[in-house]
Order: sequence, then structure tokens, then C-alpha cells
Amino acid sequence: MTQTQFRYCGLNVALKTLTGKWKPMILFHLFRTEEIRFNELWRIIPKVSKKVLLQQLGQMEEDGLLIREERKGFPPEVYYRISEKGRALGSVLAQLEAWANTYAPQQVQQVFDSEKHVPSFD
Amino acid sequence: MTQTQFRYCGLNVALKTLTGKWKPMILFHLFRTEEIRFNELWRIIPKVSKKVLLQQLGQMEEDGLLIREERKGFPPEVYYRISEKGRALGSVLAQLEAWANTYAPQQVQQVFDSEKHVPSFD
DNA sequence: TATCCGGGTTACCTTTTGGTGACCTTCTTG
DNA sequence: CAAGAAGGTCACCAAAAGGTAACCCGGATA
Repeated sequence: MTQTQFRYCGLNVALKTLTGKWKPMILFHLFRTEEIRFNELWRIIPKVSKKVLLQQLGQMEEDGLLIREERKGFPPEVYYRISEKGRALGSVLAQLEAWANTYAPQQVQQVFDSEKHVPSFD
Repeated sequence: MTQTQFRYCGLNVALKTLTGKWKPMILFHLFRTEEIRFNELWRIIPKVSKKVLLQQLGQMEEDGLLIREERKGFPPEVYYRISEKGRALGSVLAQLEAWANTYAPQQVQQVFDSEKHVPSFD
């Protein structure tokens, strides 16, 4: 019986799917754009290598967090969008965000600052 | 203005403090025991090396998730317990756990099974 | 035909993370 | 005095994660 507590097995699984240097940022963009093309994402995310971005998107697809759609065409167009399973994480991610802002504001600020030199999304 | 959405900076920070092979398990035990001694934890957690356990506890202390108390005495006694900041994560962790159980039950089961050969906590 | 563009792979290297075993320290007990 | 706890460090190694640059494919266009 799992009272109000958690067990660590699911937590382990959940964290494994969220762990990866660029995944929070990818999720952020998926949550705000409905669908996004690979190169678009690549331009928007500052300094990822193509390989690693591809690789993290690949893992997230495997884990079912996002859906990859390849529309056949002239130049290839590949769209990524959040899945149901991914969207279900929304409120939890927002709470993690809130937690960090409350209990570790200076570190959050540091992350923010360290990305200031970047082509600023509007 | 951050609508119902999250930004990724805090999320990044939060995930960084939670990432580590044994941290979910450590948190699990901290949440259920009020306080726990190092060797006790070491015996209970199956196959961590002393060094790595120490190291993850160290990071968690730095990050303020737990409190390390060294009671002077005959054989040294070091107690670890969850902090306020750590406890504030409780409900979020439970939600992550629930998410995994709902959307990835088979993987959760795998993690569970892979730890079955272990001296079973009662 | 030569080139470009979007998406993707590969070979290779560096950094980070986790693991092993030996060793230290202080006090206690046989 | 020898040996044993508890908590911890150190040198060393292995695996995983991330990064760089070059290259591939197919269609479009100069």
C-alpha cells in the first residue's frame, strides 16, 4: 500500500525519460508550439550539435513523449509534436519549475544568465 | 508572464538535483524513515558502492535536499534526513511516480523485477 | 551539370558518471 | 596489543553522455 508516499521504481523510470542535457528545453518548445520542424528547433536551441539533438528527440520518441511525423515532400519535412503521454507531464513539469524558482532562485537565475548571449526568442 | 506553462530554466535546475543513479532510491528512504544512518542506508540499498553513495548524498546535501548530522560519539554516527526543501518535492515526486505507473507500467515493472533478487525490505 | 537544402548517419574524441579495492582515523573491545 | 566498527578518502578503471566534422540521400533549382 502506497499511502501518500511514492515508490522509487516509477520515479526512476520518469526521471530516466526526462534526463538529457537538452530535453527540458525541447519539452519547453514542444509545449508552446503545437508542432515544430527539425531545423527550426535546431536553430532555436542555441548550441546543440545536430547529432545530439537528433539523439535526444529519438529517445523522447522511443519513450513516447513526442510524435515524429515525416511528411513526404520536396525537401523532407519532419515535424515533432508533444504526445498525450508527454502532455500529461505538463503540470508536473510546471511544479518542478515552481519548486526550483522557490527554493533555488539563484541557480535558476544562473542558468538563465548563462543563456543570455543567445539569439533571444521573442 | 508564464501562463500555465513552464520555462525550462527552473526545470533544468530541478532535474539536475534529481539526476543520479541512486537518488530516487535515497529520496524514497529519506521520505519513509525520518532519519537514517549511513551504514544502514548502505546495507539497505542493494549494490551501490560506498563511494558513490557518499557522493550522491554529498550532492544532495549541497543541493539542500537533505541534512547531514554528525553526532559525536564512540563509533561515529552520521544521520541523514530530508530537509524542508526536499520535503517540498514530495507531491511532485509522487506525481512523477503516478505518471510512470500510468503511462509506462511495463517499464516500471521491469525496474521492479530487476531488483527482486535483493534482500527485500520488510 | 553543379549546388543547395532538409534530415540523418558515422567515426572519432572529451567529459561525466559510476564502480572497485585499498587505506585512514578514532574509539572500543577481546 | 590486535582487531573491529563507522564514516570517509584516494588512485585507478569502465561505461555513458555529449561534442565536432565529414559525409550520404533525394529532389529542386541555378
